[in-house]
Amino acid sequence: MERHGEAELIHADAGPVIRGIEFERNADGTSKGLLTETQRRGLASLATLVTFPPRTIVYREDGELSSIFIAKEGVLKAFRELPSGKRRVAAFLFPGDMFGLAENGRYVNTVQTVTKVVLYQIPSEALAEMLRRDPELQFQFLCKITHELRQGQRHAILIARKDAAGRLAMFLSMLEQNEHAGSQGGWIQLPMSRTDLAEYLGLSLESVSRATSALSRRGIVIFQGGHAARVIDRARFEKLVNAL
Amino acid sequence: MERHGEAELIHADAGPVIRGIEFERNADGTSKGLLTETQRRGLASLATLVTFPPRTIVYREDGELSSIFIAKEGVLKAFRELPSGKRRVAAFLFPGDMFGLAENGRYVNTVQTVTKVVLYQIPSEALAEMLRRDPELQFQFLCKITHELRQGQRHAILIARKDAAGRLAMFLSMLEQNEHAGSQGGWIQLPMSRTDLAEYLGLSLESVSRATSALSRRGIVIFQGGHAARVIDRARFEKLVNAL
DNA sequence: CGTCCGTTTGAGGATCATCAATGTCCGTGG
DNA sequence: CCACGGACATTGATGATCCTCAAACGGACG
Repeated sequence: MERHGEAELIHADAGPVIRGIEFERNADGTSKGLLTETQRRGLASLATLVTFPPRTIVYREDGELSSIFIAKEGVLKAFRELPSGKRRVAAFLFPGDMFGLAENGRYVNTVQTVTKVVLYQIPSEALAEMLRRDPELQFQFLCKITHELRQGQRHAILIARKDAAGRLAMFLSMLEQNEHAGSQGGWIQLPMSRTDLAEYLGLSLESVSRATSALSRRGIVIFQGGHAARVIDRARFEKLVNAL
Repeated sequence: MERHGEAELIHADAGPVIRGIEFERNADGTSKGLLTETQRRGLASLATLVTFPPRTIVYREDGELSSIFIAKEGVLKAFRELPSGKRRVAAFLFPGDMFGLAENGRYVNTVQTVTKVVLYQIPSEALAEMLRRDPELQFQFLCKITHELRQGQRHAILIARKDAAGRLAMFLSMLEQNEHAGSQGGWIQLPMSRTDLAEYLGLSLESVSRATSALSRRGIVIFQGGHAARVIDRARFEKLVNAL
């Protein structure tokens, strides 16, 4: 595993927060879905805090599994290299997202930073050990993975759309609903490049560009500096998102 | 939840087998990844064996979570209904596949049988309870879900292809590699209809038909009765599968 | 101020969706 | 036994959309 970023060891930290969703609720309606303070601390005791600059590979596909990561700050992308050399971005990763679960001891995606990131790095054996000892914690992981499974399915639905503008609108909508993607004051942050976007949406770079132009020209969304977007015609935006 | 099939209670059964993949291996190279006899029996004690005829809804999206299922025999499809009324098939389910994991207490997909099926039905509370008590078993579930996550990503890659014939070839290749999909003697079983296929591949029904014709005409695959396929030019088939 | 990288815009060709018609299989009923 | 009907699948023609190739544009940085 290559690592160009310097790693710093910090244990005096609030600890990892995993974006889990509840599998069920208690009778009183409170959620069982979040980590307890104890669990957070337990994870923190296993974790090393590492920092990577933008555009850095965290690990490569087929690389040997060594650690699991949880994003603390910043944005990353998980992608696969296709035989032709093209890339398909499977997911963008935001704070609270977990990644690095492998298959047959090897990572299946390559993960690269988009912005500067701070990650919790947890040795996989230690994590596996802890999960075996703490079923409740493991249950949260199960919920988390299940949620990612849904995300993947939504991604497939998005890609199945034929209209580029609709795909883009759907993606913006997903970002907007992700409270960790960093949309502020109605502005949706787009830290990734047009190429990253194209590889996620399954479009060519030019089509993405034309799609942004189209949304802009039709007065549905405005873009600023290429890395922020704002919905200005909510009704038509939602109509476009649901037009499939 | 509707149920048109008659349910039979059988406990004198080998018990559920979940297609899991190993998360890691023991030092001696043996797999930790499969259910122990004890775990199988434990699951079996919770499970009811139910049978459904073809084209039957097992549960609907947004339906209240009640049970988790594991396919024992037969093929099913999991899909979502889109606002336009179109459907997108998220996955086909084969023996050993688990389904019914919900979000916020509601199913996210509708699951319908394709052929006659036999399912293990496990009440979700009982299962959750058992998972909390048996971390090793839960670990297998975690592995299983992780594997399904990969499948979903592969699905997204498939759908991102522009050429219909390539998508179909890729799907056939996936079926071929799935030892539970029932390919025998080089013949790949296709129990689902062309419409099901189209909804999985993100194509129109007609395009699927044209894709099968193209593969047939080019001498790469032959189809029989519309529900079985056989690769006759392996080299060109693989080339097509990897041409993306 | 010039270069480099990322983005935008334009023109032409390829592919799929749609609409419509025809063809095939299979169970039903005369 | 054969004719009919319906569900499913195939084939054809047309239009819309995206991809590719290509060129121009813009900002960041030395």
